[in-house]
Amino acid sequence: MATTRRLGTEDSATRAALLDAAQQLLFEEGYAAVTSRRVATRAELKPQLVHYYFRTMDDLFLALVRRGAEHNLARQAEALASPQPLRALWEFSTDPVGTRVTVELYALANHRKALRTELAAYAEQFRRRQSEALAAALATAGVDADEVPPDAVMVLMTSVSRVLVMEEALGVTAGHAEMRALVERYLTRYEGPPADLSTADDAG
Amino acid sequence: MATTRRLGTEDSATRAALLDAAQQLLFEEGYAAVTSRRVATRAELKPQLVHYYFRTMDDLFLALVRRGAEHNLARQAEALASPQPLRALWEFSTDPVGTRVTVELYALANHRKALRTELAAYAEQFRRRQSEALAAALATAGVDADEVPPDAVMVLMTSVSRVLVMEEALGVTAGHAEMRALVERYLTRYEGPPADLSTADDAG
DNA sequence: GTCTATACTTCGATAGAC
DNA sequence: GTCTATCGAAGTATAGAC
Repeated sequence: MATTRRLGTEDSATRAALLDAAQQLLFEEGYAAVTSRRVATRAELKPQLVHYYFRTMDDLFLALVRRGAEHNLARQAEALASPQPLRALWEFSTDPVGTRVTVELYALANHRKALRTELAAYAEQFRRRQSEALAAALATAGVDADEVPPDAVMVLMTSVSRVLVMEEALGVTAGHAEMRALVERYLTRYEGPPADLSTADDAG
Repeated sequence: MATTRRLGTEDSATRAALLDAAQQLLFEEGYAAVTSRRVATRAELKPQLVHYYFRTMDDLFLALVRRGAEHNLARQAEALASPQPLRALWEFSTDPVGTRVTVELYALANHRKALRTELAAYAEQFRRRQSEALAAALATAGVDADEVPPDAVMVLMTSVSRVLVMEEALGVTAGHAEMRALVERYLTRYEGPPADLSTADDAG
C-alpha cells in the first residue's frame, strides 16, 4: 500500500485539461466512456498522464465531483440571492448540461463507494443551503408552511426538473407541456411573472 | 453486413439465465458492469454464449428492455385496475428494484441509439395507458382537471418517486420525509386511507 | 441446435526515463 | 516536476467444432 509513486500538482494546466475532457465525455457519452485512454485522446495527451495526475480513475471522478460541487454551490448562491429565487432555482435546475452531468455522476456513484460518499455529502450541503432560503421565499409569498412544507417543495422542484431534462434527452415528452405550465403557474402565483430580459411571454 | 452466423432460440433456458444475470448486474453494479464476461460468470456459463444468444451487447440490452417493458406494463395494468389506482401506482413506482433498473437503462439509453428508440417507445406507451386511467381516477376524486391536469400529475408522480428511490440508494434523504408525508396526504384526500392488508397505519 | 477455441482491441496501472 | 514504455487483465466478437 505504501506506494512511493509521485503525482502531478493540483494547479497544473494539464490536469485541468484532463478534467475538462472527462466532463465532456461524461456529458456526451456517459460515464462508461470516461476511460483513461479516451480522456487523454480528447485532451490530446498521452493516456498515462491520467494516472500521473489522478493515480486511479476513481480519483479522477472524485476530482470531477469536487470541481462540479464548487461550481454548483456558487451558482446556487447566485440564484438564492436573486429577486426571484424560486424562478432562478427552477432555471438553474432545468439547465440540460448541468443536470445531465449530475445524473451521470449519480448513476456512477451508485456503484462506487468513494464517489457515493462525496456526492451524498455535497447533495446534503446543497439541500441545507436551499432549505432555509426556500422557506423564506415561500413565507414571503404567503405560502402556509404546514400545508406545503418548504423541504417538500425543494424535493419536488429537484425531482421534476431532473426527470423533465432526462426524458427530453431521450425523446419522451408525454405530459411535459402540462407539467411545465403547472410549474409556471405556481411560480407566477408566488413570485409574479418573469422579470428578466424584456418581459417576453412565449412570443418570438 | 450479411452475416451468416447463427443465433440461439428465443425460448432457450440458457438465454433466459443470461438475461437474469444481466439484470442482476445492472441492478447491483450498474450498466458498466454488464459485460459479456461478467454476465456469463454470473450465470455460470461461458462468455461466448452471450454472443451466441445476443450477437452484440446492444442486442442483449434491447432484449432486457423488451422483457422489462412487458413485465412493467402488466404490473401497471394491475395497478390501474385496483380499487385505489393512485395508491397502487405510487407503490409500483416507488419499488426500489424496478426503479433502479429502469434508471440504469435510461442512463445507458442516453448514449445508445437503438436502446433510446426502444425505451422511448415503451415509456410513451406506458404514459398513454396511465394518462386515461389517471384522468378517470382524478375525476372520481373530484379534482378539477383545469386546476390540476392529470398528465401533470402523472409526470409529478413519476418524477418524485424516481428521485426519492435514487437518492435513498445514495444516502441522501433531506426533505424526503416531508415529501412522502405530502404525497400520503394527497393520496388520502383523493382515495381515502390505505385499504390493503389489515388497516394498519404506521404501527408495527 | 448448442457451445468452444481463438483473435484482436482496449482497459487500468506501474516502473522508470527525461 | 513531467511524461513514456510496457504489462497483464478484461473487453467484444467471430469462425468453426460438436
